[in-house]
Amino acid sequence: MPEKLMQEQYIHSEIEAEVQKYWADNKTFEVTEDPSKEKFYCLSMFPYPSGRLHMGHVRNYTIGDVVARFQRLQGKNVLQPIGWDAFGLPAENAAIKNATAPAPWTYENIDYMKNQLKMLGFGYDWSREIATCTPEYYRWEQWFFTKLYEKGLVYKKTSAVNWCPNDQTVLANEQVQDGCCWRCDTPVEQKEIPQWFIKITAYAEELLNDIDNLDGWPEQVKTMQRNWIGRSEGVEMTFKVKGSDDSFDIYTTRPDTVMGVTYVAIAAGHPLAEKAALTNADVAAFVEDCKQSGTSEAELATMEKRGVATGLYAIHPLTGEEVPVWVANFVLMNYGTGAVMSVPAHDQRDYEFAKKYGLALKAVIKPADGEVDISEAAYTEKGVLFNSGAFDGLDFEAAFNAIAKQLADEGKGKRQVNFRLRDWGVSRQRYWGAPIPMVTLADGTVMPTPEDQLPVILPEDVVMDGVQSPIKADKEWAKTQVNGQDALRETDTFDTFMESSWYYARYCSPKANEMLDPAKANYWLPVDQYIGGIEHACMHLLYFRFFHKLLRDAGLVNSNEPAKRLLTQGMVLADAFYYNNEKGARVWVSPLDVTVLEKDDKGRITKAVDNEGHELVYTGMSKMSKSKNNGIDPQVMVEKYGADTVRLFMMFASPPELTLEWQESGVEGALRFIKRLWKLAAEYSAAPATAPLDVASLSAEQKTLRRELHKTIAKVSDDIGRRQMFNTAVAAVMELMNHLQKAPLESEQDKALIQEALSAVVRLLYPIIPHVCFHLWKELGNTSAIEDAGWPVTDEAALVEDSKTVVVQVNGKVRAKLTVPAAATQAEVEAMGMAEDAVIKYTDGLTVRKVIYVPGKLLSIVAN
RNA sequence: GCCCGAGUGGUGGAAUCGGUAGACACAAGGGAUUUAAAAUCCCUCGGCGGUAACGCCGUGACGGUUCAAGUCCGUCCUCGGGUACCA
Repeated sequence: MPEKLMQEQYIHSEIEAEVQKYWADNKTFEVTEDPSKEKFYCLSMFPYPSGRLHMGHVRNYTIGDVVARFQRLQGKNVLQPIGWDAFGLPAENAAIKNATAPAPWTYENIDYMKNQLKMLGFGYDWSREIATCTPEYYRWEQWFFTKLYEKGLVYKKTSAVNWCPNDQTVLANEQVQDGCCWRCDTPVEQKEIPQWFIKITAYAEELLNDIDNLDGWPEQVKTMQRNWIGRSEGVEMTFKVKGSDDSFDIYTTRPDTVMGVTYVAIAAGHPLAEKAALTNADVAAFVEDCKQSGTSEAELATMEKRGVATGLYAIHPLTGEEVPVWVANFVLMNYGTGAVMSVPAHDQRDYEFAKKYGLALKAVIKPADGEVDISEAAYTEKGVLFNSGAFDGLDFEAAFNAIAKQLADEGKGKRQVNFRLRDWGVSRQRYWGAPIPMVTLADGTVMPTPEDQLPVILPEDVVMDGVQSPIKADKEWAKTQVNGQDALRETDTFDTFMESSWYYARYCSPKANEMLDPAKANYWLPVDQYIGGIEHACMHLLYFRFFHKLLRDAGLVNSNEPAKRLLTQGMVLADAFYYNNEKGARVWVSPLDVTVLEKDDKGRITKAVDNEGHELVYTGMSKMSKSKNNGIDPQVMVEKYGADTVRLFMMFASPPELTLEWQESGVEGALRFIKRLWKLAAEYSAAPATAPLDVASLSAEQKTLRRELHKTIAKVSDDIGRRQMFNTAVAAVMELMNHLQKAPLESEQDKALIQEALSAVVRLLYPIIPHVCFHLWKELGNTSAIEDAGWPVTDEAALVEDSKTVVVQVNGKVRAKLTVPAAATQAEVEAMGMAEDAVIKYTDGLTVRKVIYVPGKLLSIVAN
């Protein structure tokens, strides 16, 4: 029994601070390996410490916290860690802008954001916190890279980067805007520089095949990964260059069209193109021109398709015909062989290119039952060969086999499996990252940094000049001694995807004086639930899977995949408003500064004014962003409404995978609901039950209410545990609360029933609004903490219904509803249905042809 | 360009395996309470027609499968994510 009367008002600030202190003092969420308990590893993608938490973080971490607390109440040993993805480009930009260094900027952000996470009440094991920019973390990444090198999984090759010729610096794709440098607006060029690569393609087949075992991953993500890896079966063949010893390889997935080749196209970076450029000014100019662009796939794929003839001719490997060799900007050197065969009659891109440059077309495929028409467009379907000599009449598969065989027999080609996936380039010419642990000795030997010289420490006390990395600018930094020789360190740093590829494993033994402690890692891994944005579907989530296989093959973990279940959450949107200033430029105004709103009779915004009196244009909902100034600060919302309210709104407003629209009126609605729960608990605790619940003695109304309660327990358990539809879980509890509030609180059994219901509701909502539920759990007279309470159990007996509602359809339209005994047979329900006035009316004069009965639900009568 | 999603009342969304479209909220309107306001409580709330009973229409567009389609298939439109150096 509560010793004193419960406070009537819900005051979030008092409760939340008090409960958070309890969790911290009692180390409620610190865990160790316990073989006697089922483990559950719940992981949210760790944040980049950008300065302040944004709503996307809050959504991600609320979902994670709901799952973790739910599993905790299921009695599992739950690990929920957090850390910081602390290396990256924004720290360099901020350091330049604020005249500081990336390290202090980053550590200050971590401190600030850590407090914000605590304010939101997330149940993390803070003893496992890691920051990837510390040597204690990245030393093991450097060590592992040297092991990969020893295994032959690391190599160096030249590769193109975005180059600003004015700043003499490499630019990220993000720093290229409309083809120009974001700092100085100089047109960006491609530049080939030597870089380190990890052979992810050696694992392409396994990464692809194992997708089939990822039962707990969304189909959407699996499909994207399959397409990203892009396995194809085709034929590789060699074309000889007329009048020389040169030759080049091409790869095609359509060898059936090979008799229709009328030209071949090579990349500007192809050795043959470079050779032709030496003697052909047009080719030289074109090759140079092709460098005048960025390196992103979207840019390369959408630019105008252009080319130039090299004057060279290639010998068709089957016909011996001479076909012209063109250099084309759409052929990429870093994909495939850097050369393609062109069949304009059966490939739309080749078709347009041939039409543009007056190249020949030769149709060789036609539909099985007709003629082919290529007057308007290429015929790209698979069909039957013609115009193809000995191969005439063959279908795609037969032609594929016959042509592959002939090429192989003549030593001119072979069947080949290809992947779209490319090796992982991990070199970055930036400062704020883990130094790549490679050295070049005075004698030219390139080798990994010896283990006893690891970690290669990144100096933190630096000055950013805005252009060059401080460890490149300081010529002394690279100098070292290896094997008694002078040596130079690599000054490039790792791609930050390296750090985020193995942090999940480090959390299992965050302080180990080795990369990870296999016993601990194998207790916790694989991750049971991983949560993060869908934008990571291909890159991070593929590197993450790849690294796990590397860790496995190094004997550090014993599983094949890093995460059993994946949830990809949607973005957070908010209203966006702007006005045009005197210069006609758009000035975006924060939704929080919009003080006057007029709405039409449908509630749509028709007039908005900011607090300086500007009349605003309302542009609807868009992704919270700096550019539209529509970010809502989570901290402001937590201070105003409380963490529980913010969490409840986020979980209720939409299902986790869809976008979420931030609406403050919805937040107010969430607060109203918490107040209603509080009020009901206060009313009950003012006069609590003194007798136990006696199920057998309940009235019909009480039984109905109790059925609603147990239906809700079953639904919420399923919604959170299996479906991960937190919005419908909340809706179900709201519906139950609507019943409970209307229920009488007079007899002892009324009270006992409300006691049972409140005890369940508080635990059902605990994962979502833990502070308030922690508090109410005690108010309901429980002496132990809610974390140890266990999840409510559905009483199956309470769910049994005496009667059911059956819908009666005539020719697909609902015409009647029947209340039938739960045990009624089909014949009985049919008889009742046929006797309904509306059924008689709509079947009048017709013959019943068919009756379909879905037991206890639906009776469908077909008549004509 | 290519790959992957999404589109349902004024709004967010629900409908879980093809079986009553619109649960639960928000907004809006009306009422109660109040000196007044806030808060709270009650009622209405997809469209058209009808006093009503009820009828017809309705899930981005068009077509198809089915006794039955928001859900499955085909074509298209719009918006969003990714596109290998933002994380």
